[in-house]
Amino acid sequence: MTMSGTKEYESADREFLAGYDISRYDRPSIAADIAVFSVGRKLSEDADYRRLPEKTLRLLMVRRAKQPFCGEWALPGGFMQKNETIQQTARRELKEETGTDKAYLSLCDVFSDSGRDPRGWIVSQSFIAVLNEDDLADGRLEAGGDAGEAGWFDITVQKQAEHRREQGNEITCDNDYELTLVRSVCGEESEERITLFAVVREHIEYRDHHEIITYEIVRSQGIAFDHARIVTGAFNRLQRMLDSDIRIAFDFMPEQFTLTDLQEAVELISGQELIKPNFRRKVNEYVRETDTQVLNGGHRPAKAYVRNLERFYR
Amino acid sequence: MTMSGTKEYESADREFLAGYDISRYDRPSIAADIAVFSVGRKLSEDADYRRLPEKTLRLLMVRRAKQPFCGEWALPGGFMQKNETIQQTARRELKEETGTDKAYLSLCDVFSDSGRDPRGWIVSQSFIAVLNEDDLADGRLEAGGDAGEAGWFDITVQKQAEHRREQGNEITCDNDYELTLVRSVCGEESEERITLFAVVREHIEYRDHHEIITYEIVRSQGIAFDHARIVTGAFNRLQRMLDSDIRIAFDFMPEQFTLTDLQEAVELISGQELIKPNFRRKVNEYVRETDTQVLNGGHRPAKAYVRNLERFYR
DNA sequence: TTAATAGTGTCTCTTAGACAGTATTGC
DNA sequence: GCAATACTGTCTAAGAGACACTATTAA
Repeated sequence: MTMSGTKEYESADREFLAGYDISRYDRPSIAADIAVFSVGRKLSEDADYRRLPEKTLRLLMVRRAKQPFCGEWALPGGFMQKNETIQQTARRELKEETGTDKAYLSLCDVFSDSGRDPRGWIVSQSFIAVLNEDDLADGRLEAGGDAGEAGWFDITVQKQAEHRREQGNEITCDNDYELTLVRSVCGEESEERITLFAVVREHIEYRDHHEIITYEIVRSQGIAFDHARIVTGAFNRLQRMLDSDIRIAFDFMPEQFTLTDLQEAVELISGQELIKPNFRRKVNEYVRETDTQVLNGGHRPAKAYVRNLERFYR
Repeated sequence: MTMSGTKEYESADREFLAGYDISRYDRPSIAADIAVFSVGRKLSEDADYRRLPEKTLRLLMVRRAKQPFCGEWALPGGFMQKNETIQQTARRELKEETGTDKAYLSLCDVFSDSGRDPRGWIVSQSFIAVLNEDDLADGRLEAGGDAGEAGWFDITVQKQAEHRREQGNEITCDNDYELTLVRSVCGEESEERITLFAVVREHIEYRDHHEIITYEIVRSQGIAFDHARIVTGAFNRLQRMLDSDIRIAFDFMPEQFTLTDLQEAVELISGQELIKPNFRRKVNEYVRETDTQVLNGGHRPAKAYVRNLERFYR
């Protein structure tokens, strides 16, 4: 890790620091909680030999093997340790849980309400991670450490009600999101279908031309801590990120991919259907055609594409 | 503040929590550091009665009255206290320093390298705040608490060198930014011209199609802690925010403003000149004309505009 | 009148959206 | 041939960029 680069301290500073005891102050713990997204195929039984398997947006969750919320599902994550940055914490936990660190990872939000964690004063730095099926496949989900069982859930976030109140100069807007997580049964015969559910309220307050946004849990079933709101916030942010730069979609793709794969990933995140020729025109600058063909069923094979690095690294 | 909404704990949880002592673990302190931006007029002496005063982008800094870095300039900020969120910390400190809380405020980044603060393990949550001249004017800069003197600095961030190395699958890119802060002499006769200066290196690493960005201080003159890199990161982010949504520019404006004012704010942040008719077309949906006229000198008076709230609150 | 800013009209070029049409595969 | 996906061409509408032009003010 790079040094922060603060310069050497002057003698007055040194003197002061000798008498400075940071442990006098009350301090929180910091945890990194990671919303790991990926795109997976749905194993549908109605096998039309022609039709491509349906895709789903998936989120990685970990079953808690410890108190509190023992048995419920939580985001992968853990506490920041001394001598690491919170980004390193997130990467470490991500690798422990997924077996790979080939993932997009970026800061998302901070949750620091007192009372959000029954164990005490714990601040959660949330991250968004995106990884592709291939890197996951060889890493496999190794239930490392105290993590217990880990598994992918099909995630849907639906905006329900929107309540808006205007009071003179102040506008308040409550958006309710229904978060549903359904366990993706990954080829295992255990036919148990785990469903987690939550309602999260996004509270937007406009005052003096400025907005304050908070997330509040209305209902949460089977999801540990306040992770339902962290997930909802992460999903909303992922949508906005995709909106402002389509390149995040490529992080869901392995080295080689078809343009249909890429388009489906975008559609899953944005929740909107796109018109193929327009989509292809849009991503054209970011991809390079290969000679490889991908045969997928009783229809014309697709060309495999790779990233056009020139356009990514700029 | 809204509750985090975690549900009531089961009995197993209660039992566990009774024996749980969070103080066993080593914990950091968390501070909120706020990059407060605004747009101000430059008091130029060459008084052409016609010409509008030049505008500058300004950043609020606080002279440290305490060790460490006593006498140097730092971002306004302070430690998170129990029973407040980090966002509340930021708002509290902002109000202490500027006298107003009518400001845009949003999370920017986290800096958590061990060694970034000589006092010990201190994590900095950085925020971006934007406020307008009018709210500042009546709030005035009240040097509250342990803050010492506070003042506005004209800020310029210039990208210098860009060093790029490709090594097989890995691409490394170092961007050097020159940060210059010049004290805006706010009508006072004290003609001392304080100049702070730093070089911050943005280190971008592309590996496995994913990027890791870190900021490192190469040189820092008169700026406390690692705040030079926090400022550089905040400025870069402000630019990107403006790029993806022009509405952030309105936070620099008071209730009423002219379109030229707004355009100048955008130009200052983006560093690019814009063509007037195109700019007006772009912001047209966000503004409403008023009857008020603004007389500014020996030229045609400008119409005052207000925000078209319909387009902001959506 | 002059030199400054305020504001409008319009031409062009680029981009986004929609749709029609062709190509290729396994059965 | 059929039904699925893969891929291309083109028309149209909307938006971005550039520039020329008019309007209004204080000295």
